[in-house]
Amino acid sequence: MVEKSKQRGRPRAYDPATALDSAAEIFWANGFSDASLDDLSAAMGMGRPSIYNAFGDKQALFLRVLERFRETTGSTPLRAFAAEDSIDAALDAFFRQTVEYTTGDSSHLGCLLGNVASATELPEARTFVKANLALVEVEIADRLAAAVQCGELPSDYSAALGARRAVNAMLALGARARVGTPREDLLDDAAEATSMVLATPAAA
Amino acid sequence: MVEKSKQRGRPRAYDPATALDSAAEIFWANGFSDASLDDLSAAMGMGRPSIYNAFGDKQALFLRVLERFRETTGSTPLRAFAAEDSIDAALDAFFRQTVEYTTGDSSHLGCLLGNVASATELPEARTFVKANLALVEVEIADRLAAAVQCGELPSDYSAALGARRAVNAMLALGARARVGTPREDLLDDAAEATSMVLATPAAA
DNA sequence: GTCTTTTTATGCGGAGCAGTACAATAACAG
DNA sequence: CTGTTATTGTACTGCTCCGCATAAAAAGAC
Repeated sequence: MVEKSKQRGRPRAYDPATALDSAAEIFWANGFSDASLDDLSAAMGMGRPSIYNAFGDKQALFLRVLERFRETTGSTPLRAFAAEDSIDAALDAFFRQTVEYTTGDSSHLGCLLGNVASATELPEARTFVKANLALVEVEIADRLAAAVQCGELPSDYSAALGARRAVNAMLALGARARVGTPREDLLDDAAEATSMVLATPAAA
Repeated sequence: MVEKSKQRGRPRAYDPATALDSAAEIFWANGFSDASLDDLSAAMGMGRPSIYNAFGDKQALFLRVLERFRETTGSTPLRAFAAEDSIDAALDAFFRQTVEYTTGDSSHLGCLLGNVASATELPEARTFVKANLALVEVEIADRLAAAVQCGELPSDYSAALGARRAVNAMLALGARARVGTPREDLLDDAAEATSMVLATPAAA
């Protein structure tokens, strides 16, 4: 099913994944409405008819871009989080990676999900962001709960509350990055966020 | 100087302040690019030429709207903050008011500054938001520092850090409100934010 | 080599938009 | 009543943009 077998017609001259990545750059930098299909077409290296054939209209393309983004850039903090052994290092890596990709390119500060898709008037985009926040929160909560099980965190620690604090801190980092807060300040906030999530009164 | 003296020509048929308030509703609900001048004209009750005559082009109007918004709706949390006596009640009122106006009208969730102006590609709008965040942070820091002076907070409490936590919590509330998080959840976050700001390890 | 299938390339059309020119209107000054 | 000044209303202009229709191109099938 994944095997592409022999294509019958003319082979496509683009790679769907990288085309979506290029589109993400444009949306991220310009926003949904201000990203014209000419900009997108140029960046994706495919004509407008090919875009419509492959992804549908502008809104459908945007939603496809959001899905792709969640799997790639958007999930680097969570991957960094999962890669660490101790819960302290995991949280630290999570926030540090958040700062990293929200301040990486000055042409598109902040987060494509948190700062661009949220600003859109497309209900699907907003619910997508909301659902993604919930997913992140659950993943962090699971890890925190495991840390409680291991005895790495005190038994009265509330994993749910800690995860909510973590997501809130992430949102704040994205919002600050968007308006040009210098990376050093954000790294301070990131370190602070780790200690806040682990702070003792995280019990219900 | 405030006296309007006798106007020489035809009297204007609009009130500049309320016109800006109406424009804020449109920008808040539709975003900058998707708010057409026809929409704005209809909401403000003045023809496009009058808009240009009074406020300049669309971008200039938007910046005027942001200034007006900061003085009115945008500062309700800070006014509620300043109106309370105890620092606990002040922070509580601050966050509660933030939740209030970011979830007040379902047609424009979130904050005009934090969720709309930040998403824009207008550099002036972004720096405006950044400057406003700094102002809020300073005002809260001053109040926290005064509370330390009064002995209402421990002498080793860091007002600067507490204010930064408060602004970050505010940003998170706005981001969550934007994507449709129910008000009850946000009120929980608001209460949590108060205790986080006051948490003891707020020392440098 | 010819047919079928899928993608690419060119170009068009209808709609919406920001900004403005021009004339009409409503006040005051004398 | 006449002239001046500031604002309002109508209509227009150039531009951009999204989506698609049509034709050419590039592969496999037989």
